[in-house]
Amino acid sequence: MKNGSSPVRNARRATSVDVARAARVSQATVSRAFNAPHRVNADKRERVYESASHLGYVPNAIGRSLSLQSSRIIAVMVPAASEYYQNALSALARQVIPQDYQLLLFESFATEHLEVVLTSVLRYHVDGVIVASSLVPVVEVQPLVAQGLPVLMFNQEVGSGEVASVSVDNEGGMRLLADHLIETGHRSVCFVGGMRSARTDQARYRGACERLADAGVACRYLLAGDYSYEAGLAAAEGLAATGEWPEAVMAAGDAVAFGVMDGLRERGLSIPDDISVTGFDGLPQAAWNSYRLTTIEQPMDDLARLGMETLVDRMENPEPTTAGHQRLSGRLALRDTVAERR
Amino acid sequence: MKNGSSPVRNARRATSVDVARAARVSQATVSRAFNAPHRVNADKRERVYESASHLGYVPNAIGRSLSLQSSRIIAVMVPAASEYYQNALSALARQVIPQDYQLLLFESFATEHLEVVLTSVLRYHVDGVIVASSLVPVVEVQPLVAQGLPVLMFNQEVGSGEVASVSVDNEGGMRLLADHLIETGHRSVCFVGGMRSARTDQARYRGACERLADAGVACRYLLAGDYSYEAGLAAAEGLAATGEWPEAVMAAGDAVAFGVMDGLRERGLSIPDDISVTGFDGLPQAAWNSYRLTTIEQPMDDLARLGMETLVDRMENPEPTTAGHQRLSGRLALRDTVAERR
DNA sequence: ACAACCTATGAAAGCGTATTCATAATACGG
DNA sequence: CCGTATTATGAATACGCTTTCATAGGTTGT
Repeated sequence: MKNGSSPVRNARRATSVDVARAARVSQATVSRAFNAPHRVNADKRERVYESASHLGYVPNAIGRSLSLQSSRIIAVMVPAASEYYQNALSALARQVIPQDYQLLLFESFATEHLEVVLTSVLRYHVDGVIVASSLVPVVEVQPLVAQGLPVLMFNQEVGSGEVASVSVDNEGGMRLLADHLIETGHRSVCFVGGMRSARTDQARYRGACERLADAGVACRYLLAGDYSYEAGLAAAEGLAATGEWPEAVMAAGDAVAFGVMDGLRERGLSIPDDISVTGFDGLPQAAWNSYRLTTIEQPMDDLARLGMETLVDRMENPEPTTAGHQRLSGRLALRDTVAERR
Repeated sequence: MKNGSSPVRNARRATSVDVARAARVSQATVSRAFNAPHRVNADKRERVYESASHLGYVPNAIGRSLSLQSSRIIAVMVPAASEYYQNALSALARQVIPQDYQLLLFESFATEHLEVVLTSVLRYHVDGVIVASSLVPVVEVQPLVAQGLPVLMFNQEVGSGEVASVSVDNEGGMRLLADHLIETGHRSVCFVGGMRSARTDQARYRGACERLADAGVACRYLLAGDYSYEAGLAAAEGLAATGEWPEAVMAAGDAVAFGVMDGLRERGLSIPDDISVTGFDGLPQAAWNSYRLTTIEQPMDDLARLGMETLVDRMENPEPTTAGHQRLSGRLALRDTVAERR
């Protein structure tokens, strides 16, 4: 045992052996009293419970994990600074409680350290991994898959059957928005993408593009750089630099849309009278009065529930019963940032 | 071993015994090669590393924890849906990496289940606990303290020396804002509180009140209900109902301030021309163009670093060297929601 | 050259739990 | 009333690791 860093403070926490001694039964009986009560006589069971509560005994999950070869811990890799993924994490955390698992957090923003993070995940012998990050491509998590770890990609579509994934229907959602813009008579739009590399970005652009092209609406692509407000602000500046305004801006994410809106307003443009703006994701702020953004709302709770169920299924059954990728439809939230053009 | 839920999928993960066999050394030597390399001859060490990487061996943290009586895991209880605490969590997650600890997440919104959550924390034999939630009073975590677990209250001042805590200087920050309002000539203000029960709320109100009273400025209290945008919106409605507008509104939190601003604007008021508004916390949105909120910015990264250092100190040293409560000053961010009244 | 010391290493114990295996005790059917 | 099935229980083992203890081999000092 390492010397300096061991917690010397209090008396040792009570163990099942202590409880066994106090209740004058064997340690095995204590274990059974907690995990299979019906296999223990009522009188002894009561004695065990009494001794346990008297000693303040709480079963040690570490010992349990070692014995069971299963930690009931799920690792979640998430860029903790991103608003979207914060909400995702929140939804996942709520889902995990009824399933009686715990989430071990791995900040995955610094993708340079990905090696280290993955090793760390392996180290803790988690039962499963949720990768909630558009920055971590599926090939990077192969080391985990190779070790037989069930992996769920959250908000990323994955082709292979080995890795499970759930996401909103990005392409379909964007089609909904595009249709709405077409119906309301827009003749030119600019798609403001987040990051070229993000799979979601590509799908969203594809969805928008196809539909607009079919309707003969001009669509150009502008790269914001990432999915932040600041990037949206910069995109508005880039838009201004070109000298001609499109009739609508389709942002790849709500945060970008907020930046675009504020950037345009700063330049004296009125939304939606001068330019329509759409978003994607359904962040809480999209409903705020200052924005009232027309956007696609991701069904976060459903995604989290479905994702957890899928992962748990794969953790508990050798033969997974769920499909590789599962896609949920987003809801078109019509608010006040798209106007009729006639 | 439980039957249905054990992961049967792949071949067993390699253990130190496997590596030992492959490298033709004892298991103890493998352990030493990884934890005290200088205590192993160079040739054997190399053999161990080679066998390890060949077998894809990663030390099992569970076994290690059991042996070391220390899991290098920190539990963090956090209301995952709150914007402020999401940012706090993010900052803590970044701090934890250099310290080589991991965060085990416990959603603490549903305070009814607090019992269950605390037991769960105990179960995992974490080395320390961070309570980041204004809804969990310090008395509630006594069960943890009683077991000798180092506890850090994040964003909550604690009197007792047993429990460590870090927070921004709520009272001082609010005084800064009050002074600013006084200097700019405001003669009446309304403080919009979040929750009566929150300690931070009380401190902030006290800070505002004192200063305003000294300057002879009228200050009334309006309860929003919680720290959300919606509560702010409702507060604006409540304000309108009274029929007379104060010259300034001091919101107990930024989110509330955004709601108040949008609520006031909805009623045709201009900010800051008709009413000044201040916030507290320094959420990212406070810098957005639509709000440009004058507020107190919490030094999140410093708080997280200090908090982690304090907790780690208490985890690793029987005799903590740090004071009970540590308070950091917030920065007055002067933006565009306060006007001169002359 | 011999005692006194290091150093490198393996064997073994221990961390807390779940489970298998053996055994004793009980119930049951005829 | 005896043989068999069932149930309750304890002893022992395994899970993967770190660390202590013992030992063999090597080094240094005189």
